[in-house]
Amino acid sequence: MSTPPKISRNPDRTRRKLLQAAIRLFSRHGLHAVSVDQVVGLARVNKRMVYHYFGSKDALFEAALAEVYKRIEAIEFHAVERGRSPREKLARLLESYFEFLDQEPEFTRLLQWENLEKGRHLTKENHLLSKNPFFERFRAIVQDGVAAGEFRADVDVTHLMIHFIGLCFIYHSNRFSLSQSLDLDLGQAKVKARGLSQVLRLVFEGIASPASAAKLGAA
Amino acid sequence: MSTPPKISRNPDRTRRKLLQAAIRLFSRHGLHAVSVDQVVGLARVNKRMVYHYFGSKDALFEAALAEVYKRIEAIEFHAVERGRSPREKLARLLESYFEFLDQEPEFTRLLQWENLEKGRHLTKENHLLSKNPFFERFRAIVQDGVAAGEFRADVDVTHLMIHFIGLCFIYHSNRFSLSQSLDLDLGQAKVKARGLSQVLRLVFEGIASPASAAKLGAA
DNA sequence: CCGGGCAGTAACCCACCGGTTACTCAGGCC
DNA sequence: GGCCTGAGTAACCGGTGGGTTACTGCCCGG
Repeated sequence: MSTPPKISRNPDRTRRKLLQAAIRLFSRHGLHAVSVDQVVGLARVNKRMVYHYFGSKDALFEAALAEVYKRIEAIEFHAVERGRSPREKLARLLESYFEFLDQEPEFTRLLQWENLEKGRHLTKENHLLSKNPFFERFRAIVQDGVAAGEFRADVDVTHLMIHFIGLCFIYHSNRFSLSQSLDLDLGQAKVKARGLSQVLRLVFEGIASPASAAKLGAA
Repeated sequence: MSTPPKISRNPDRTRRKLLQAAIRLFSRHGLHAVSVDQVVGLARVNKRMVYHYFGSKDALFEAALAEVYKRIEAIEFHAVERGRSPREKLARLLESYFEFLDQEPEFTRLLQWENLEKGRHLTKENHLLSKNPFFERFRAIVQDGVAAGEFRADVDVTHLMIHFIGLCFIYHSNRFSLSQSLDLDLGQAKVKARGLSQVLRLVFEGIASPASAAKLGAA
């Protein structure tokens, strides 16, 4: 074996365990509600190692954020390519993103904590600016759709992207207050499913070109 | 004078000062990043008073949340009634809400902290479930619009409300990560203004009935 | 086979945490 | 005018916070 199987000295493993514990705890409770002692307790690693590998609690949070952010790149967009038109492709892409947020609460929540901290940990040159496959596919598909006459020529792709992200995030970001105010549990699978279908409906009716809208209206 | 102007003993004033300081600090930094000492320091009040008036740090947070939540009720919706059609009224209402979020960051942020804490402080019987004028006007106007044939008969009012709130919130909740990823400062007034106009566009095209859509398309 | 750098440990630092004690005193009521 | 309740104060509590010190010993290059 290239790497020894059982070890008392294993830098990679220790680093990974710290990162994993940090992601879990910080995403659930936020940076300030979690102590370094709790992180190392969960990771079963000596406290000193946090400072050895990361330097500070803040830097550990930053590393955790960068780590979950990479998960976007792992979304499998192969279903998207099966769409036979820009409209179908966009629908698949949006479904993938909605699903992603739902299945990766560590990403969703960590990103929200970070935004509430005004992006303190992402202002530096970390990976968030690097090419995001979702953004790139989104832009390309919408442009194709406009070229094909399916979408309005005057759609603002950037704001449309923001809006779509907003339509997905709201089910998580304001889940508890909305659930209480509307007396409808947004955590239920069927509520989320209906939410997604209504989002798609709104978006597609909202950006359809007059010509394709007439077709949809007739159907 | 009914109330003496300078005082060493003034329950209302002390309570209000604590609440005000709590709202300011908790909305900016979150519950766990703010100490009771910081709150009483800003309020210039003795620490013991927090426990005298509220009982605990958590209860103080809860009171702060309830306080800002009441601000929704203070939104002036008079502009809404000037709309000459459901469509125009809805546009005014949406504008008011978007403005409200923008001008009341203490509300917006406190609500987000609370949702990340899974609604711990709003599960109890506080005012959040009580009638919310925005929700009520929204529902009524959409129903009028459907009856008047301006909006599709099959719009889901509840999800539409969620979606609209999501479209507004995203400009605040993910402001920093989106600004960095898109290389576009979402804090700028003109970006927000364009965002709002695009939101309205998306929503109205998205819920227009085929008949009224044809009219809009022709315009 | 041995020397040095790096992974890992235990114990410690002290400022500050949320919360409490024990107290003073202001002022409305009879 | 005395008294009782509640507003207000200062000092204090044990525990825990992020971060550090001083150390051990593994393992790889020579």
